[in-house]
Amino acid sequence: MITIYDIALRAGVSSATVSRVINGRPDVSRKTRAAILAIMDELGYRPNATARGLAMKKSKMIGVFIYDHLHSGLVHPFLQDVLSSFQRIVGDEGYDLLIFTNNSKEVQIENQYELRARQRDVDGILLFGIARDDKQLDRLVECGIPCISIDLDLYGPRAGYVTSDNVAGSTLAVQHLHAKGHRQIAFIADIFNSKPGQDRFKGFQQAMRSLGCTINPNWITQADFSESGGYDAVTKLIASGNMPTAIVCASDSMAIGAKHVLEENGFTIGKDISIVGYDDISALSYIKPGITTIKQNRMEMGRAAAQALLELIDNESAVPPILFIPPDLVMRQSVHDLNEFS
Amino acid sequence: MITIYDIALRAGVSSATVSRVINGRPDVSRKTRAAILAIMDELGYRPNATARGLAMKKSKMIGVFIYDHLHSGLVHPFLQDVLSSFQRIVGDEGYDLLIFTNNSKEVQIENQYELRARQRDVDGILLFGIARDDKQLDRLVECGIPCISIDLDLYGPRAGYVTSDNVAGSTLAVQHLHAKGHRQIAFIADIFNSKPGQDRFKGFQQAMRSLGCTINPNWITQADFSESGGYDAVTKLIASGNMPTAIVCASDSMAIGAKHVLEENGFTIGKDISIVGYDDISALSYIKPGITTIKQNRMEMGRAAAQALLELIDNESAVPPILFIPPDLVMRQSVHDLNEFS
DNA sequence: GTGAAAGCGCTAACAC
DNA sequence: GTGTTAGCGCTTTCAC
Repeated sequence: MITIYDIALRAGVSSATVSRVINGRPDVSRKTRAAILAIMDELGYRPNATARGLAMKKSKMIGVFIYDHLHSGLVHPFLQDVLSSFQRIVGDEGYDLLIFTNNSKEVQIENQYELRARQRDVDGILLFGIARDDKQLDRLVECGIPCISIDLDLYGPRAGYVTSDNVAGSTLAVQHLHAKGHRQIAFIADIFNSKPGQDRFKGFQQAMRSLGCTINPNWITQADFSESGGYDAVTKLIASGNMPTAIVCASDSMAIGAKHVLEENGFTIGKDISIVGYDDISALSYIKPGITTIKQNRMEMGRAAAQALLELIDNESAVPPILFIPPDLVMRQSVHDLNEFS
Repeated sequence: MITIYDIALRAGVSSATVSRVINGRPDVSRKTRAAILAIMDELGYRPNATARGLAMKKSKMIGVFIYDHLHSGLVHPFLQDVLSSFQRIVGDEGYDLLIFTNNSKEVQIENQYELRARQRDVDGILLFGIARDDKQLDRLVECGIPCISIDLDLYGPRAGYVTSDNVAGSTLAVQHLHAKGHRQIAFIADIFNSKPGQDRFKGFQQAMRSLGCTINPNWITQADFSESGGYDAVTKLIASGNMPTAIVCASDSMAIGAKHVLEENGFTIGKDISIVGYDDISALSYIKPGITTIKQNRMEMGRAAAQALLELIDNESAVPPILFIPPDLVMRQSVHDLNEFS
């Protein structure tokens, strides 16, 4: 391994001077700087991050905790997109990502987050898919390491979060339907009462009210976010004999299930009945006719999280932000324009 | 920060003894070990990984290079599954993952992989989605850092790879069709000639030959792995007026496209014509009737990569393996059993 | 502008 | 069994 001393020797200077050059300090003469730079280049020198970390107590690494539960229909499918844009932003500032792994052998002691973050000297932390009732969070949040989480409300002196604006999302859905002439709208909610699920329902209610539409309690159902859940929910709706003109689903999977029953019962999607999903999962692009849906702005979430975290790291007195990222309406063919007949 | 000296002081021993305890050395008396352990526990002490890394020249980190190109229909969708099982295995051995970010500001100099790996002192490297014509690979492979890549043939004194056995995959598809009485089988190949694409075609050819089926050149087409590619390819097939009894597609997207044209032309999938896809993308589970496909064993790929890498790290003289992970046949409803009528 | 030297937290001979 | 000490590669005062 080639060190700072090798460079110093070749350049006929001390290691301190080389260090100054590495760190772009101004107090080095043009000549020596140029000479040192040339030698570093020639030898393909790279400062060792570990040694630097020890000396500076900074690692130029962002620690990432991902709670890797399968079947987390909501957050999991987006990890890749969010992380990809996050990585791009922090990468430009010289940070690499340290993904903390779960050691299944080790006892799950408390304060795991804080201890492991300290152990690796990470400069900041990104939390992803962490459950809100996680006991270990408290100490992490209070320990002073800059911290941003995705879709989890995290409050602390140096901790904030970014989330997709789920209220705005279903508002979009309702407004779109309303503009197309729909007034009788059903909603299939999340039976688990997850935060995003709650917010999506909240947005539906608010939007309906502010547009002057009455909410028919019989048209509010709950399902388990899955295809079969949506299938069953709409089965009951059909059995009730009292159909709305449109159905907003809290997830695309449920929308797909809804579509299946409806078609089996002779409804033509986008004509006899309208559907709006939520998430724009990849499967949706393969389904005919296309289902209109609400798409979370995943890239933007990653970008926002990265910038917020960088700000917290760079600026000791930055106030931790709470960021709501507005989603987009993706129009396909599942919404019928009732105005055509008015 | 609480250090080894704090522990030593409290325990009335030297830092060396504490270090011995940390590293589980046998040459410490039961009494002092217990005392030290108790104090470490009480103070919530965690050895600093950076300092350790500097002293031992090992970081207990696996470096991960992911080439994050969008539209890489083949490798990208599996990253999460593969990485998730990889992480679990190496995590149990105390390794965390260091994801190298792409600094868009920095000039893309040569040997980037090696330099960055050295800079961070990673103990081993996982490559994912890296293009095989990447110039920087050569030096990395020769520099002696243990290295395993996914779906990229990497050869070196300490470098091997794991890949899904694509030849075996399409062999599975053909054997299944053959068992169901099919002899006239078409194949939609990858127009880009990617390695997986080539192998899938190769497996098709071999299987057909060894089962004594003749390959009709008119039934071999190429498409761009996409839905529309499959659509167009089968459109031509139909236009030719000479239909096979089954179609094997080198990707699920193409299979879905094929299904669409076929249905539009009055064919009933799984009755008039049979289809087999490849990959088992998530969208497939939403499509009716279900398309039979070949599923890569993603978890197993991650597991195998992890174990191979750990072996290379632990055992100086381990020979770098090349591992083919056999995929599975996922049976749905798109294959017709011709034997029912014989 | 540049150098000498101490120190970051830990490991690993080598002594006793 | 345990302590002493010299690094690991870099940064950073403090002199000059």
